[in-house]
Amino acid sequence: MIDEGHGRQSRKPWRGDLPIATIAELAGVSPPTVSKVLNGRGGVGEQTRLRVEALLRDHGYRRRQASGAARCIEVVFHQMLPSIAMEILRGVQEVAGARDYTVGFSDVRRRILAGQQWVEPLLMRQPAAVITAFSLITADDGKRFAAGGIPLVAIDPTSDLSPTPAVGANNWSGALAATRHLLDLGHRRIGVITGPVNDLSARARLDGFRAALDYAGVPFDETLERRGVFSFDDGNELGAELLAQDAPPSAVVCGNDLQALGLYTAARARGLRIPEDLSVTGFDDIDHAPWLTPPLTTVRQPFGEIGATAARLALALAEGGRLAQERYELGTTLVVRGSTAPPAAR
Amino acid sequence: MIDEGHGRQSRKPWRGDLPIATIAELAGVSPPTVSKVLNGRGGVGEQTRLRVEALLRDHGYRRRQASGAARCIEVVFHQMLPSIAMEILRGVQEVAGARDYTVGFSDVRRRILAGQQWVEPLLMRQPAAVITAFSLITADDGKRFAAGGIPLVAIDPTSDLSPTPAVGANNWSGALAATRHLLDLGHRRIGVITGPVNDLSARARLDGFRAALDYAGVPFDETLERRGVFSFDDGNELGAELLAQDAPPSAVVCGNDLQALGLYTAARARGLRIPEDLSVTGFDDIDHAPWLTPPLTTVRQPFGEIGATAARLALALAEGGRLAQERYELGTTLVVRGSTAPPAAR
DNA sequence: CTGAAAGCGCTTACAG
DNA sequence: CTGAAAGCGCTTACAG
Repeated sequence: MIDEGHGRQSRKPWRGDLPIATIAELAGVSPPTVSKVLNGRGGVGEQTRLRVEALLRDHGYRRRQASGAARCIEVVFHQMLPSIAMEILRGVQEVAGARDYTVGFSDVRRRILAGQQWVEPLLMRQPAAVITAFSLITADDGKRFAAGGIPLVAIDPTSDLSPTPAVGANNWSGALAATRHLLDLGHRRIGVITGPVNDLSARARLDGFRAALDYAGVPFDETLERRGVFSFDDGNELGAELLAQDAPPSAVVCGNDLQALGLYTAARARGLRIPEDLSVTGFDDIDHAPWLTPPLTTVRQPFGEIGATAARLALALAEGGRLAQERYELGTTLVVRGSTAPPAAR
Repeated sequence: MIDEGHGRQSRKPWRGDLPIATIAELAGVSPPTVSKVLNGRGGVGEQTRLRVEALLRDHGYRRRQASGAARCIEVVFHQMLPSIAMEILRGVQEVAGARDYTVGFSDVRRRILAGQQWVEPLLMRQPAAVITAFSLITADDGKRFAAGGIPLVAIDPTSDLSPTPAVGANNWSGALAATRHLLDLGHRRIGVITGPVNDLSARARLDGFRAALDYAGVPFDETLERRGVFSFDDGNELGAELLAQDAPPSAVVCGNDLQALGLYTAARARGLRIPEDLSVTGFDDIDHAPWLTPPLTTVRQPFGEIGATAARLALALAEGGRLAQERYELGTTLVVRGSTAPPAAR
């Protein structure tokens, strides 16, 4: 996987996956003719040129790099949960490595906190493409990349910045599935802790939650909704609020796994057992989720696949291609573990 | 379209500012010899190699990648916990980024599982230096890097491969501190779950644990030791064994946080409360440690600083420097949280 | 426009 | 360890 295409022992001295002599044979012309096409020289008939160009492209011959441009895709993070960032990076690397691109990593949190530029230094390094895995991109940033001629792909952007291709997970269906799972178990008083609802993803999850209740004919009780910022403290503090109510929920849908972790703590502080007294669902499926006590029922985001998809788009753009669509949404999966169970009989 | 913009410029087909035939003449050797040096192959005398290398450098031959020599440090992982890998990467990036180097990432687990080469593809990309963050490096691998002229720095290598500079944490003192903390709380029956003891780090931790007992005059009970492989299952299964004994330990020192996580599960399965009935310490301080219920008392490895140090060494080597020492050991810190308490009165 | 032939720079296989 | 010779992939110069 990673880097395949490198497995061969001896490096082939040609640029594509076939020598030009073979390309020539396939095109029914002589090697010199292919050479002329490859180097943009004149003296080749229009039909011949088109035929040869198609073959060259099919066999991995790309326009030669502008001098100084690196065969590198840079992935930019901003304060992302390390385990998630890593999974994304891995997905990017799988795709990029196979095509002989290096994957660059940087975290711009400090730069941004310090009020520094983060776009310029990136453009200066002349990567083949940039993937951002955080939400703070402004339309202005997008323009800078465009001006620098460097393709940009955004993973899970906060807002809808039309010109930048985006990759994310289907948050709405994920939250719908988690909520349905709780409804199926028999829960009727279901709380929800959301992320910042002007985030696209947080909003989509909240909407999925509400839709599930609607479909099931369960009225939505506003006193069971709390808004946080996708943090552990949300789960702990807002969770404690929910549990302290006169009619507390028997289950809570959390906006992400970190909030669920916080809710574990809040529940324990009240002497509630999970899942016997309280069912909890998360969102993300961070790597430790199966190892929590109890293991967390959550909605898996396919971060590796998200990274891989972003890399495919980025490479396509870097090599002069166009995209079929501007927004790619990958499926989420409900992973049922030990933190959900039927509500206690009352 | 392919290769546009190169038609007019008559590009010389060689990489430096003189063809290798001329370099050969200047060095008083034959072209094949220069070719061998250029490609890091064997079969060239030491004197000859040095003379040719100097000439190549003088005439603009950067190992491969003529233009824009890859200002890139590549970090190679192998099945490392994502959150740890990310912290290391961040440390590397901080140092490398400040010097305008890109940080490349790759994970060679699948390659190795598939029995493929992982060194060659890396050498092919000609990074300025390589940092390995896993243990499987053989002396042979080290030689390959040396032959390719690419500096190599190892993070936490399993074995003592003398020629490769290594960076790690002080595992012995860390385990000593954790064990002392439990002794200070009043524990006397302290169990231990170790990693594979032919790992340098696992062995050092076990030794630190034993040293603390010795200093405190507490005899070491072999029935309280279990050996695992640094996994969650170790903590769960070996932990269950320990707890099932007639005289179970009142505290357990785990070889890493993952094992501690497993032990949480094993304790819960027996109805034991942490820390009331059982104290647990981990090692690493993974990012979720403060968010577990209860928050985990553990020994923090300064992964960010380890990465940063490795990057400093790598850059020093890449720029032709020499190192003052071959092995760098950074300090660990005991972080006391909620999983340790005095033993229950009996 | 096209390609046989010659040429170029580098690498490989092998004999010394 | 070393290099003469053969080879390889591509390009160039030129004849048709």
